[in-house]
This record gives sequence, C-alpha cells and structure tokens, in this order.
Amino acid sequence: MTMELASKYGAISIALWAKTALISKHLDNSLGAVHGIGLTEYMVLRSLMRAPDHVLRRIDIADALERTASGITRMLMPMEKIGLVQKEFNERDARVSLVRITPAGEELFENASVTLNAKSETLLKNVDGKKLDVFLDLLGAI
Amino acid sequence: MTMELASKYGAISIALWAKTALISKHLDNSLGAVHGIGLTEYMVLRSLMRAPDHVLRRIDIADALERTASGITRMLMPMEKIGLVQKEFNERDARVSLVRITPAGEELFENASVTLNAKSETLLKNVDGKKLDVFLDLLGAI
DNA sequence: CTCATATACTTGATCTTTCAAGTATATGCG
DNA sequence: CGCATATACTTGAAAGATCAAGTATATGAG
Repeated sequence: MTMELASKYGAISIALWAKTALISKHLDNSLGAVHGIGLTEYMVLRSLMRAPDHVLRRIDIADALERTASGITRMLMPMEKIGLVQKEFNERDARVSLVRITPAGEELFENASVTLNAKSETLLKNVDGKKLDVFLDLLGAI
Repeated sequence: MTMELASKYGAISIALWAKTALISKHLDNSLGAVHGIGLTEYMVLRSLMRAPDHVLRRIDIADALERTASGITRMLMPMEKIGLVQKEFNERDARVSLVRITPAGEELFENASVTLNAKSETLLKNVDGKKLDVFLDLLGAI
C-alpha cells in the first residue's frame, strides 16, 4: 500500500518533469520569437514586478528561480545592456547589488505576459477549464 | 472573460515551471548521490524499460525527453561506458543506431525508482493523497 | 536505375548554467 | 575594538545542451 502510494507520487514527479519540458520549450520559443527574451528572463522580470518597489537583490532572484547567484549575475548582464533592468546600490549593505526593472522592462513584461498567456491557453487547451482552480491548488500545495 | 481564462492558463504554466525546477533539482541530487545518475539519465533508462524489447532508436529517446539528437548522442556515451546501455545495429536501416538497456541498467533503474518514489513522496507530502489521481489526470491531459 | 529529398546520427562551435575559488563587506562574540 | 564567521557577489573553468553543418543511408518519383 505504502509502496503503491510512493510510486504514484513518483509518477507525478515524472509527469511534471515531462510536461514542463514540453511546455517550457514552446513558451521559450514564443517569447524569443516575439519579444526577444527567454522564459527564464521573463521569470526574472516577473519576480521584479511582484517585488515591493520593483527591486530585488540578486540572491533573491536566484532563490526565486532555483538558480545560482553566478547564473543570475551572467543572465542580468545582457538584460541590463538592453535596458530591461538597472543596477542600484544598497546604502545599508555595500555587498548587495540591487536590481530594478526599468519602464522598458515593465512594458516588455506586460506584452510578453499576453503572449505567454495566449500560448499557455493553446498548450493547455485539453485541460478542462472548470478544473483550472483545482489544478492551481494542487500545484500550490507542492 | 477570455482574458481571465488565458491568464489562469498562464499561471498554470508558470507554476509548473517553478515547481518542476524545485522538484527536479531535489530528485537529481538524490539520484546522483545514491546511484550516480542524473534525472535525465534516469528518464533514458525509463524510456528503454517501457519500450518493446527494451530497445529504442536514439531519435525516439530524443523525442521522448524533449532533447535534441546530439544531446542524446553525448549523454549515451558515458552511460554506455559504465555499462547501463549498449549499442546495437539495425539490419533493415543502417542509419539507425539502436540503444538497448543492459541487465546492469535494468537493476540500476529498479533501485533508482525506489529512491525516486521515496523522494517524490517527501517532496509532494503536502499534496492530499486522495487527490493524486485527479492530479495525474490533469497532467495527463496536457 | 538515377537522382532529389528525407532521415538518423555525429561533431565542432557556441550558449547557458554550475561549481569552486576569490573579493568585499557585514555581524556578533569576547 | 578585533577577529572569526557568515553573506553577497563575481569570475575562470568545466559541464550539459543546442545549433549548424556534415556524413551516410533510405525512399520515392520518373
């Protein structure tokens, strides 16, 4: 019994892994083609938009995205160069380098969100619309 | 209304992406520490175990895992070296290089499955056990 | 049969991300 | 205060995966 239950949890892990690989590839392609950013970069912008004052430390972004600090350092370089985010200093703590989303970044995020939502609807069209809240609850419980 | 629905689909995509990043990192670490393989390599073995006669073409593995053919070529090299899989030739079509799981690969897969299921149960313990079938159905619909 | 096109795979270059090590700064204990 | 330890970030080296191009083989039209 316990064994059966465990293998059911394993099946969910595997299904999550497989379906997410599929979905994120499509979303990445769409965001790249239409807006010139990848899904991970979209998630950086999203984290910033949800942060108080639209500012975060690099380490906070790393935690939110399950990435390393060095990965974030490298990802932000081109984003800063094209003006989606900008660097700021923290007066209280000279170690931290704050990241702020720019107006251009906010605008791109809003447009990219429309693309992401539309593409998601297409990809997930076989999921019963009535069960979306149940789905979100289950994911939220993880 | 349509907009609201689309953004709900978008929220599901994002939740899938975020939760899967978390889960696969943990599973990857556990499989690596206990069995010396990554989650992607586990999925290769799993695909082979589920295939008729336990044999697949490289391209089939690539499709199943949402990876490129070249990625599979490179991933199989070390797996073949440590004896988890072996190369075979297709008499009908000299272009294809078949991949067969070895007895050692099968044994490792069975052991790794126990680890994966146990770790999944821990990671997903907050998901109500009664809703597992609903969850699997929703994922299956994607 | 022959040739154009498609398929299966491999390989060099490249991209993205991590890991390990290093720098700079902060914090707390004595 | 002074020092041990922890935190935030950066950077060179390396891992993992993709892309583009190339090789070999198969298939189908004429």
